Amino acid sequence: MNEMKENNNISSVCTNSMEKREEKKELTRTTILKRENFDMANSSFITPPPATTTSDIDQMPSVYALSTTATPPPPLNSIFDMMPCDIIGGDQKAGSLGFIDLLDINQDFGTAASLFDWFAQNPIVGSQQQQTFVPSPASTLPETSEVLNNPATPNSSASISSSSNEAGNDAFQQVKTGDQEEEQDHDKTKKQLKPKKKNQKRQREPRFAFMTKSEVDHLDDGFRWRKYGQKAVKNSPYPRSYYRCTSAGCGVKKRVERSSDDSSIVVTTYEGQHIHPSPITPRGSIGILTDSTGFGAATSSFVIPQTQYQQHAYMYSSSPSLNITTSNTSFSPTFSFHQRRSDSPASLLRDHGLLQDIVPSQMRKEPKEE
DNA sequence: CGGGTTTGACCAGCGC
DNA sequence: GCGCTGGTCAAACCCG
Repeated sequence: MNEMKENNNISSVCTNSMEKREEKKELTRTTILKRENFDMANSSFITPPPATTTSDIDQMPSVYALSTTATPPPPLNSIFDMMPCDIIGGDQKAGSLGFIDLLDINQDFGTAASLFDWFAQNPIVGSQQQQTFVPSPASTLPETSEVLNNPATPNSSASISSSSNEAGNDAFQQVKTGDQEEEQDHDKTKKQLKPKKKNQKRQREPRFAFMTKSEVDHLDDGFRWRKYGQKAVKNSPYPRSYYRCTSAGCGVKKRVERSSDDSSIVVTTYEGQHIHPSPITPRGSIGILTDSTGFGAATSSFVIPQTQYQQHAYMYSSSPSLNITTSNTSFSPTFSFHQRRSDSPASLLRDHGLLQDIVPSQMRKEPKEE
């Protein structure tokens, strides 16, 4: 009912000015990522996923990975590839980039373990670091390639926009100071009770977005969330929901929206870091555990089942709970994966309505030509 | 009754 | 300056 209302409202809000704005957004993305310079010719990065017997894999889309190093991501071989899509610097205006925009940088991580490994080995550096846009085997999976706006030019790396990146780094510095919560609360109260200082951009924590294919909007990631807002999304019939971690002092926020192009795809964006362990730690929880500081400890040591899913079985039952691990100048997103007993992780996940197929960015509107 | 959700209003930032 | 949009607040409401 409510959604229908919103549908009506939103569907009529497509104007030329919006399209112009979208164009500008696209320009921004291109500026930041310079993805047109990423190397498609570097065949070492283009490792096709190993053949599997699962039909899902046949439909597995290809995506791009955004790496900060020249190290290639692990080979692809997961059915349900998580697709962390972007890490956003701190000063990005929230409204200037929609979720789908954030997802423009798709990352290609073949397996959860691989993702962990890859992030552990390739921490994303906040600033002054060369970023390599790593193409995945799009050519091997043509059905999805058009979505990806494949870079066509053969330069292998490009530096990230320093302005946006340094702002992101600033945000991390704030995170590390421990004044974060205070700052956030202060900011919150200022927002409506007191006039906000002008000429002082609100600093945002780095964000991490990914898409999942799921029927449920709010995925169980082990943390408790309280919804504090819902907004209609421009050019989308689906509303965007805003969640905050309910743990005292934890300022982590999460936004959830459905893709306008594919209603089965849920786009989740995490912002901030949990300062507490997950209150819901299922038996046999594996993967990355937050330490007492709340910063995830990047690890990829998993107990791998002896099945054909050997390399990615736990990916299926993963609930990505994002932790941004920080060090002096770098951060790397990590995920907590909560194992659930399963013979067939994929089917179990479907049954439980948890994170399911992690899907590509098909929902993105085709990028505008430059 | 406590905690979570809904929803209208407000604010900030940006583009025109 | 105005309009648009994203983000947030908080009162009202719902539910166990």
